[in-house]
Amino acid sequence: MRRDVFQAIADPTRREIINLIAHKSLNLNAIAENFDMSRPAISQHIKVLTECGLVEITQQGRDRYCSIQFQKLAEVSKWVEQYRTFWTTKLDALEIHLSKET
Amino acid sequence: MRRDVFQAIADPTRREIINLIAHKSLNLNAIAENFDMSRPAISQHIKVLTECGLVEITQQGRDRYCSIQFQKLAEVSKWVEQYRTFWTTKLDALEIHLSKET
DNA sequence: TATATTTGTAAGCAATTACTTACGCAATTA
DNA sequence: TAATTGCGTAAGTAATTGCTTACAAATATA
Repeated sequence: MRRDVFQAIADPTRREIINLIAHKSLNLNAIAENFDMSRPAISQHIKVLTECGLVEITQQGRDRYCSIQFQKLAEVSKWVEQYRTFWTTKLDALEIHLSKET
Repeated sequence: MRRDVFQAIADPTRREIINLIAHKSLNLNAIAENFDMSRPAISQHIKVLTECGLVEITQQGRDRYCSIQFQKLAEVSKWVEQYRTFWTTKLDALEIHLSKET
């Protein structure tokens, strides 16, 4: 089974989970409250996120707090940023083009 | 059917296609040559990429040249970069911590 | 100790994905 | 005009995904 960051962030629910716990670690129930979907469904999404290293779980009594591992998000950043030169170059060219017109 | 950039880049073959045509527009067969997979399979991947706006096709005789639409990649960049402050803050904290140790 | 709370996991299911082969069509070349 | 080239698409298939309900286990509370 392929389990990488790109596949993990492909699902909109999982991106929302990431957004929720980016600011504050939450336990599973607290996360699930935000969705119109069963708790096991959220549990399975969390599993995908932990398996690819995007989320880490800290057990505290019966609660399991989920927090983001930002280094993993940096992997995505690194991939997309390698193309930044391409699109900024094009934008620069467009700006030059526009400035010549005025 | 959901068809967004995140879902499109989830597949490793599609990410490789993006990489191939980032530097130079290529027609479908030229792209397919790089993969150990049938031409229709590549055609279907290209379809996903065009449907979400990541790739644009320019017909030229019987060739169809594929080129990246970098603005779409910028969407991914924008999403991931919103979390940059979080991970850089953490790294800064780590650096401060390390510098105090020495 | 009995009960409530937080959670993981199994089984089942419909939809989607990532391929394949087979075909047809349009543009080029011989 | 006939053959070749570049391509899209349909149909079929096995695997995966994203859910559900049902259940069990462990911790906390009454």
